Amino acid sequence: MRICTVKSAANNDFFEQVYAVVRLIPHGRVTSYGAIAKYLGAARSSRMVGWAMNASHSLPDVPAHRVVNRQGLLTGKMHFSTPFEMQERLKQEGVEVVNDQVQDFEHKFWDPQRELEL
DNA sequence: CCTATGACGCGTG
DNA sequence: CCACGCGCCATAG
Repeated sequence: MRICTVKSAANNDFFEQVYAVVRLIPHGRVTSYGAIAKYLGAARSSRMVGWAMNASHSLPDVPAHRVVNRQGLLTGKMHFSTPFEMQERLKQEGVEVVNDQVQDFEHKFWDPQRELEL
């Protein structure tokens, strides 16, 4: 049965794929919108990934806080219940965040293309 | 139908 | 380092 009442079925599928990848992000790791888009074969549709995150509010098993932009900046923190939730949740997982910037980003970064498809 | 906007990314100057 | 522009595509007005 359909959980979402989305007009476009194809779009619904895209969202599902995004969520599937996000759910696979390991505890204490982060990835970027672009990396997810690229992994799904839509490298230039990173904006849609962000849109999918926006729609993932009601999905508790989708760790949207582990998705940041390519620089490791918490650009989406404003969309959480509080601007600090994203940073706090990352902090709890051992991801240091200073001034919206994920510290040691290169090391924390989790690339689905590289980590999954081996 | 058309324009503006965006939790993005990449190229240029 | 900063400012802009463009591509991408769904949504809102």
